[in-house]
Amino acid sequence: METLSRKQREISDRERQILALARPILVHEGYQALSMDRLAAQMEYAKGTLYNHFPNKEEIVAALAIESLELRRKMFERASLLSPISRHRMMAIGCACDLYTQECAEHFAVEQMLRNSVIWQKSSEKRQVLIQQCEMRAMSVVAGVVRDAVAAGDLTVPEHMSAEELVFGFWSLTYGSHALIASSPSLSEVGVNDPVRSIRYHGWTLMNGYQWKPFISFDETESLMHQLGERIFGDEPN
Amino acid sequence: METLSRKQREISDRERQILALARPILVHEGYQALSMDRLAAQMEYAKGTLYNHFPNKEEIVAALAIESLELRRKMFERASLLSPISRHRMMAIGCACDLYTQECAEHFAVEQMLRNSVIWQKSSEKRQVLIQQCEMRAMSVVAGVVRDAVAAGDLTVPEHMSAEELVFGFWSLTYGSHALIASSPSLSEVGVNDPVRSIRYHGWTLMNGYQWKPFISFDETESLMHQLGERIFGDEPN
DNA sequence: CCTATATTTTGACGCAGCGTCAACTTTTGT
DNA sequence: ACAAAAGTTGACGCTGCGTCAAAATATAGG
Repeated sequence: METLSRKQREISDRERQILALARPILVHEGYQALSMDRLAAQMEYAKGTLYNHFPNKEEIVAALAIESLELRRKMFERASLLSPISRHRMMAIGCACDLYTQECAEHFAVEQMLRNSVIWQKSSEKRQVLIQQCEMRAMSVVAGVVRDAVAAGDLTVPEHMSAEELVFGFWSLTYGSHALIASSPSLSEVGVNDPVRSIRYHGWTLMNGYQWKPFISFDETESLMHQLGERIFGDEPN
Repeated sequence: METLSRKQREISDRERQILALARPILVHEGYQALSMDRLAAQMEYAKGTLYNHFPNKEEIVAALAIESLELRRKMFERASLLSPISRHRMMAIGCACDLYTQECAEHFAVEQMLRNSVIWQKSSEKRQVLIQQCEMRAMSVVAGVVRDAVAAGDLTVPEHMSAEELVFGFWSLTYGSHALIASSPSLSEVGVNDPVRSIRYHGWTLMNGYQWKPFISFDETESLMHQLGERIFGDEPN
């Protein structure tokens, strides 16, 4: 009984070992560089053993992506609790996005890979459901902030638009900018010198467009976001 | 001399043949499905001959992406000329984006592939420059509209922000939304039912945030954009 | 402790796809 | 007509994925 559980612990540990080993390869050398043979060699296990844990290479990437999505969701939740003022809470979430893509660039990179068809298609139903749930929970955190703002009278969501659709605008803005920053060959060549600051400004302007109260000047926004940012990685950086 | 040019025509025709054959495979069956062996077989040429035209598979994708970027740039240019009113011109460009991703979904899909590291890295310097130029020209069309708006007194670009950085906001918003629509597993599951309309609304709100004159109601915006859309594919749908 | 059964590990193997290159064919120039 | 240049070919080497029968190890009963 004891030996069984020891063996089983050994096996489940190995799953985390595989992921821990795979992540840096994936992040620093790209999807191509991650090969099952190489992974097996570095693990000092045979390739077949890897395939006992993951049915194919894509599942490994998907598993890593889930870890990353979880991290982002946690950051969102933390961020959304940093203030009682709805507009500040939304700003904190924006701040979390910035931090996530900058300080946890590896995680963002892995998340991006998941969006590239092949991996998504080949990953198991089970994991696809997990991923969707993760996205839904992140969305509901932000939509919750919007609903609270409406309830508090800070914001009016246009009729025929759901809270989620309002969130979708901010999501597109921040996601789009970070995706472009990561993938557009030399943004500065086309005249965009400080894309992150620009997007904070656009986000601020969009909030103003929706007349999200209380109004704050952009300078105040900047310093407030800086403060909020410091509090997002609180006790546990994980 | 005549035979030479016949031969040379034959060769340069083949390049277009390759691309024409590759595109549907790439679009409908994905990057994985596009193999050099298969392409050679369908071309009824030996694989080596393909490699006389393109040094590797990635270059073929890059070449296709350039065609797509060119199409988008042309649509932008057309769109930007449809009205004398700066705000309408910007709306027309937004409309061009929507049309591009919807009616020319294959092109958008190929463009997306280029953003996924591997292809970009392995494509030749020459093509990388071409791609950058294409992006720059598209950007300068839109930035031109912004500058005209400023000159006409319709718009004030915030100090410390360039026209390009202002464009970057709209670019992020539309690019982000289309990327999410294409890649996010079931947006409607998370509560976003009409993402395209939502983004048009967000774009409209962002313009209002920048007080881009003349103000138009959203309903007017919708019908105007519909009209503009019909005029973007004018004489030559290419 | 031994043996039978279940579980886990292994790595050689089949297969597919990329890119190469020496041999072969066609075109060009004289 | 012939030699040199240009173009074409497909077999080959290599890498990487995923499989599976055989070997190793663990579990359980006597």
